[in-house]
Amino acid sequence: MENNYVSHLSVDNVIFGYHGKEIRVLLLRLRNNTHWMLPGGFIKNTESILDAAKRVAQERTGLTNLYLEQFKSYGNKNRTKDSNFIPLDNNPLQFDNNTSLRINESYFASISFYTLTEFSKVEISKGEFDAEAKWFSLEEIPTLLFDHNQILKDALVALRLHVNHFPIGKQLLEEKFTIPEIQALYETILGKTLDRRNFSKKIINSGILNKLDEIKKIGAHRSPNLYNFNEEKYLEALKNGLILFV
Amino acid sequence: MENNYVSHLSVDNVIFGYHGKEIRVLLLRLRNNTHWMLPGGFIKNTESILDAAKRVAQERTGLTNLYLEQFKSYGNKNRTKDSNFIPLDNNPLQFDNNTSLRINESYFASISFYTLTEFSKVEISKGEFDAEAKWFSLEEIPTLLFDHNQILKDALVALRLHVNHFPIGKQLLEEKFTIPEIQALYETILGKTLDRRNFSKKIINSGILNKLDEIKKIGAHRSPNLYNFNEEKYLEALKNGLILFV
DNA sequence: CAAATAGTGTCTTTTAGACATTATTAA
DNA sequence: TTAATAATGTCTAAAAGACACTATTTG
Repeated sequence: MENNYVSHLSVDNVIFGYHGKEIRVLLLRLRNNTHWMLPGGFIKNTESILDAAKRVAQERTGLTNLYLEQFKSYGNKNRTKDSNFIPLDNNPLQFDNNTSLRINESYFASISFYTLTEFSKVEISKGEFDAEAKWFSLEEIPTLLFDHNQILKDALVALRLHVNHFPIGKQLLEEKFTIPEIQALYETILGKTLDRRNFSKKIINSGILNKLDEIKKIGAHRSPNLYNFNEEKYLEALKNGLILFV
Repeated sequence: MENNYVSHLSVDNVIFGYHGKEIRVLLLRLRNNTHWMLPGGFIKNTESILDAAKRVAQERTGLTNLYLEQFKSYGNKNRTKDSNFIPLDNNPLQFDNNTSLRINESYFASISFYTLTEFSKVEISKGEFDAEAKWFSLEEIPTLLFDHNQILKDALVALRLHVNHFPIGKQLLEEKFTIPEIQALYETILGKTLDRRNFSKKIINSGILNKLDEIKKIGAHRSPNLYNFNEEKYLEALKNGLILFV
């Protein structure tokens, strides 16, 4: 065993955050660097790829309990060569004593994951070697290091494809939520508006919601009814698929 | 550069073959081994992952021009430990002079691809270290080495998901084909029968076919009309998706 | 009562799905 | 003429999509 990490291999996480009617992406800026990047890291040779992705998310962003979904791997000779990348003197990517600045290895493959979380409810905490961690809206994504812009683009496609096939919301909405709230979630992710009446019909007919005997006070407006997810139906839809919007 | 191949990393190809009304998978048996495996190999540190997958397919099966689709990566400490695997004395997986029996490395990640081809029209030729290369029907898949049964299972799910979203046939049918032929293709891949009349309507309404002024002689039966793909519409459907069957 | 938002029903169009008869070919 | 296969149209049910009015809340 040469060291504790698997060489030539990393995981990168595209962490999408949802709140209000906005979707954002969590990016990091390494110390001394002007350019931003996806939170990524190496794989220990004792853990699975998925475990590595979870650990890396935790170490670099503080986020836990993410439902990471693998979508693609990237690899070619020069993908981690980038003149904008400024390595730190003291090996910023050194995660243990046996590991040197791995990113200078001649070949680097990244196994990439995406996830979707509620960004106002989670507290991000930058990792040891990061100068900054920040949520960016999709419109303000800067030029990222390496091929991370491409990875992010592919992740968004994968996310939207996923939403067309499976229910979402459990990790994104409050325990109890209103129909307008879950509609806003779908609209935000899909990037388009949906008819209120038709949305209602569909989501209610799908059976994944329980109508509660409660309303939510929203100020000087009619109070909307509260719903929660029908656990059983929701899990079933996760397994077998649920097509709400084509 | 330590050697010509990227350590800890391999590609595995799930090569589905279609012919008649059957779908098969191309498996290899390494010399001295009783168990079968997916055709896989290592990545040169000068090539992209996709290029590696193509080259590996060519070297180990003789197949070229495959449209390989990446679907998942697999990695954890013990995935290439398998008591059924019998390494050859003379390093069967040694692809060049600088590479040793890489599969004994402590950690191995596989980036997996699937493809679909016409198995009666392609000639397979086993690689240097393989005792046998053979098409297996899905019902007769034996216990494979490592986690290859799982990879194969996931590949089939990915393939069927793909077929639900995009047109297929260009690499699988003759240049000119009949409606019953393309229907058999869809039925085989989806693993279910489809109503002839409804299939006709859908595929023709989709616009991806050109009706030719020719028929195909099929013996003592009514001769079916021939069609080919409308290049433009087919490409557009590849880009934007085409949902024929949910 | 004004302003904001929630809730809901109907109509039309489109799509999906079930289903049976006629046409062609060659032995 | 028979056996095999191709081609095709109609009806019904379900789903998608467009669309507008009423209800509630608080200032």
